[in-house]
Amino acid sequence: MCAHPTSASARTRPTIYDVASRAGVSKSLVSLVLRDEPHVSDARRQAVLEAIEELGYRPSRAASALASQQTRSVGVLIDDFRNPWFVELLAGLRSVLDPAGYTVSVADLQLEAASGRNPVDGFLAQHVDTLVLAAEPRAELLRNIPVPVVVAGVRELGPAVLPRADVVAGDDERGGELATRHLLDLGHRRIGHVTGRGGPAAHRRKGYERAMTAAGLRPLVVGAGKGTSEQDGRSGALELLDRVPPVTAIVAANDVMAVGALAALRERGLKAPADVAVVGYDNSPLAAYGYLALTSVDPHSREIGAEAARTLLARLENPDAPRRYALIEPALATRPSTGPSRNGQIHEP
Amino acid sequence: MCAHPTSASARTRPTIYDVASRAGVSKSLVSLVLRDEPHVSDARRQAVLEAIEELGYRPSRAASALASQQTRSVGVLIDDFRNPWFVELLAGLRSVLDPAGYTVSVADLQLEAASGRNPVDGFLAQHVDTLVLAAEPRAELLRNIPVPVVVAGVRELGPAVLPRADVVAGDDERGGELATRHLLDLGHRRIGHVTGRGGPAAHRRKGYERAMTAAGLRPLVVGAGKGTSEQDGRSGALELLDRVPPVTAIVAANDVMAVGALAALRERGLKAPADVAVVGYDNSPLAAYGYLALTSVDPHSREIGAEAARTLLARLENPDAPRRYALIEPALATRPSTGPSRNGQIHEP
DNA sequence: TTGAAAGCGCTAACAT
DNA sequence: ATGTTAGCGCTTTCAA
Repeated sequence: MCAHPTSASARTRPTIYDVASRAGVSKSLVSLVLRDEPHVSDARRQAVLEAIEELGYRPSRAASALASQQTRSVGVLIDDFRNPWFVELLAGLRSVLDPAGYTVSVADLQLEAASGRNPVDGFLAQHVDTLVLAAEPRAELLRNIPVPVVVAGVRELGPAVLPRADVVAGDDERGGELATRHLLDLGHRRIGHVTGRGGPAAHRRKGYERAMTAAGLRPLVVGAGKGTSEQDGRSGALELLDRVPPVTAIVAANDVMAVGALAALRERGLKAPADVAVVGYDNSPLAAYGYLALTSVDPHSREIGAEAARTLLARLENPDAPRRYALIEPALATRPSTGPSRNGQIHEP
Repeated sequence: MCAHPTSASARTRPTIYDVASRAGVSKSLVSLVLRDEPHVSDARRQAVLEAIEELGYRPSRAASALASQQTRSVGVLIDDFRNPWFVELLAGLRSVLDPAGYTVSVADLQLEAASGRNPVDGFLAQHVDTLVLAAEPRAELLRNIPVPVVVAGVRELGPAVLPRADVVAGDDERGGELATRHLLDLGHRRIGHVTGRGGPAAHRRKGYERAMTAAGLRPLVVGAGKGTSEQDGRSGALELLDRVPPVTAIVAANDVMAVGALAALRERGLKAPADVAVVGYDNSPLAAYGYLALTSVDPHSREIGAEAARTLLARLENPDAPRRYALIEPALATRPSTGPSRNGQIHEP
């Protein structure tokens, strides 16, 4: 005797067996209905659905994972919960993953690293079906990952470290250009840039440099190799403000750094936008606070998330499809931090 | 023939069978070693550990969950990813849950609600062993939850809606008092409070009122029944500033609202702390930004998280233990937003 | 279109 | 201290 159908017992949650016997069908049929398979008669399907409803049946993820060898879960690695740009990314991911029946779990690289854990390993131990990388872990953490990877927002990782990964990223170079052009259009000429470590920052810097060069101006970049925190933004901005002559506008590599730049301005007795204009990047909730009111490049993170999710689903469907590499077009969200300056619209060097 | 030991095949991940045969023991012995059971000889244990290492074996969570009927995972429900107070709470939770071998998954109530999902249900579908509530979902979502619940930071939920839940919360009443006393000590007399919906806000308000009354002053509260966003903070603060005579200090129900208050000040041409002092609550990353530099009540969220996790583990250990109700003592983090005011230290009504 | 039966990889009760 | 064995609740051939 191998099989021992569970009887509909009193205490325990109903199982597929209970549903089956209540609907007067076999367990297999219930399984088919659950997964929306086409070849089931309407009558049976109806009966099963009713039984499910009446019993309040909920399939066991563990059992289904064990039997099917897939968890229907995806791990999302973000950089730092304190930098709120990830919120929209997550919303976008879930908007398509949820309807598809996938669970998403999130980890914060900073937090994991701080406690000496390996977040990628953690996800693999959970047996996620796939990994979304919205951060840049050290390359050694990414050695032979046995599941598909989608890089979201950090295209640097794509070709180099993870040759097989799909990439859906914001066009950060374009974004850096947008920010700088906006300042140029406002009449600024001495525009400085505070950059930092990492792929996104590098692309944003490149965009800034391209726009400056195109306008016949010399790029002025600080913070290369440093971090991307508020403090880094502040010290970079101070450096720019202390140049002679000082800058009249600052492009920061992200919103948090832009907030740091605002602090630097105040320390020097200056105001944005009257004395110095400031532009951030990410269009995070931070930028929208009335007190900060930062003009910021909007990478359309929600769309990046949704597209990354679609890519991931497609990849799961077809593991051998050619690698996807999508760049989402950013836009500029204009706010008072680049409003009219003290000297009218025109800044001369 | 019922049993079919998996042979160590080429493609598939190693299983407990592979480890067992490699170590020359039975599967059960491996299982015992994995779970650190005491009664295993050192020799065997060593052999098993080596086999695990050599094979790169990773236990299957699905299988173990199915067999043991527990997932070793906990669901954490926070209110809103955009309000960064949760970061430390999470860090605290993980600091004790990780070593205990528990996985934590996080959901954002706002996000879930926005997409019409039921986050509690989502967690239950994942079969989390227990739920941590760091938010206040509508009561109907909390009807007969079949797993232990720990309320972290939102003690309002405790006795009322979830009579059986353990509670580990910040002493928000004490915190509101701390904030207000600080202002009183600075010489302020016309101190207004911007509150909002929800348990934490209610307790903080009560603390504010207590401190005011104790000082022989009339409490001045706005925003009751409204939200707790930056915009709510701003409009509440505007209301306080437009009183005649206007307030000289504002206690906000959280940091995000305090940032809103700063915006309100600027709209009225006022500055903090010179014209009006501002205190936030949560001591979130926001408060520490140089440009905001908010004095803020620190609820010790990390400690709350760690204590909540310990409580949870204890509850899992002993389901019938008496209900735990712990209040963590807050502290005040002093920053420039309550620095010396324009008129010296003394504010007369 | 539906059912029977054999596992998925592990745990736990029981034997030894 | 270690091995045997029967499931956990589902998926998935394979037959019918």
